[in-house]
Amino acid sequence: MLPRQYRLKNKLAFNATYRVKNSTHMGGVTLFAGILKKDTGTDTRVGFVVSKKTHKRAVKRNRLKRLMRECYRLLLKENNLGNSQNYMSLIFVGGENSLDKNFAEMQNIIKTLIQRL
RNA sequence: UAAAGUAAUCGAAUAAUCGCGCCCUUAGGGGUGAGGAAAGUCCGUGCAUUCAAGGACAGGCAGCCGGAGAAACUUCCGGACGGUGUGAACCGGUGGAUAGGACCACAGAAAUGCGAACUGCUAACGGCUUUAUAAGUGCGAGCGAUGGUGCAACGGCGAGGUAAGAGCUCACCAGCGGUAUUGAGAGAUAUCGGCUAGGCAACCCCCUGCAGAAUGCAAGGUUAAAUUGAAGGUUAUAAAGGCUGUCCGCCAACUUCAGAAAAACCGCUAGAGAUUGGGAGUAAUUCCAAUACCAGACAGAUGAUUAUUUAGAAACAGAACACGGCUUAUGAGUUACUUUAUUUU
RNA sequence: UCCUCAGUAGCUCAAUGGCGGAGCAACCGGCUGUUAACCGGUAGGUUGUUGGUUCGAGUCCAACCUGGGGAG
Repeated sequence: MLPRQYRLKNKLAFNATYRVKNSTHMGGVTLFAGILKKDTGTDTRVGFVVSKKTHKRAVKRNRLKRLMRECYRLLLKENNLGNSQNYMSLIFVGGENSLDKNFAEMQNIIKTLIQRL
């Protein structure tokens, strides 16, 4: 779990991010990016989504969310996020293909996705 | 040794580094953090709100006996009866078919008040043939033994009996009712009686018992903000609306539609609770004592990596108000008791 | 989290407890110079799964599986 100031909170913010339609895709994970920041002082907020349609069991969905979150957290800690910090918000959506990935593969995917922005 | 049955247990451990929710804090830090099913949502309960003057009808659930807990149950324990299995054991929605109705396809004479009309049996009785007795004749009549049908044919089987037959009579068996003994009871055993009652209630129904109804924490409450519309319907005699599903009956001023807003706090976790020890009871369960406080989020915490170990690679699976059950999913093992088969002594 | 509905042929749907059917699609043949339309025929189903009640279950009962819809 990320500290609170990095989390994307309410439904309005999610819808706003989706509406920008700036997305890239890799290895079953889709990354949505929001609008560019006006004030550079605020932090970029991040959401992690795994739909119930992706897999029925809660354990597997939680596992995928935790993996994505952990990868992002480690990148944040190394301060290796590059251009992504210019956006207001990011959403990572896990799909069916990403369910069986291990930590190393996932880290590679997240890193590549962020560099593409 | 092999194959089975039942019950119980376990539900990974340790260390390092980087992290998250909640609580406390002297601001350094400290404490604590998923399950046996948290699941399915199949029953039940607490809790909350709304409704209910009252009446009638409809509808719902349960169904062998005794006990246990208790808020309650479609729960649990022990037994009875029936069924399955060589057996240990397992399974059972197990009141009533003489209160009544429906249904029982095809086949069959007939499927429930048996007019048997197919295949048949019978010359006792009446009729006919015959001079009469005798004999013949299945026309009337009697029969339901025999053959075939079907899941099922109004008891089964043997003997007597008869014109042929038939519980018509008898023995045994099954079923029904009474009596006696026994048991706490379901029931069991014995004996006597009349002489026959199909299946289906997991179709309607009858009997007995139980329950105010509806909605579910997105219940519901507090605070803050907001509280709009040239909109529609209505003033009682009507229509519409509300009161439990329907009806009777009752209520009396609001109601319908569209739009806006939707943030924080409470509810929220100390409990029909947990662990350990000792009694009572065949058991379900219960009594006493001690110990500690042990998740409470709101885009939603319990994770990642590395090393070591069991078994080089751990199943099923993630709390969202709480609890009691049921059902289903589940890796590798461990323990106890029991059965069957084979071999050896 | 809670409430609710459905599952039958490739698709859309029927079927009182008694032989599972219709339309479209598919395949074969005919008609036509050819295709479509039309005419004739054929095949295709463990009735979502597993048990139970019953002589007999798509239908009745129970448990599960899968999919859909709704709730401030």
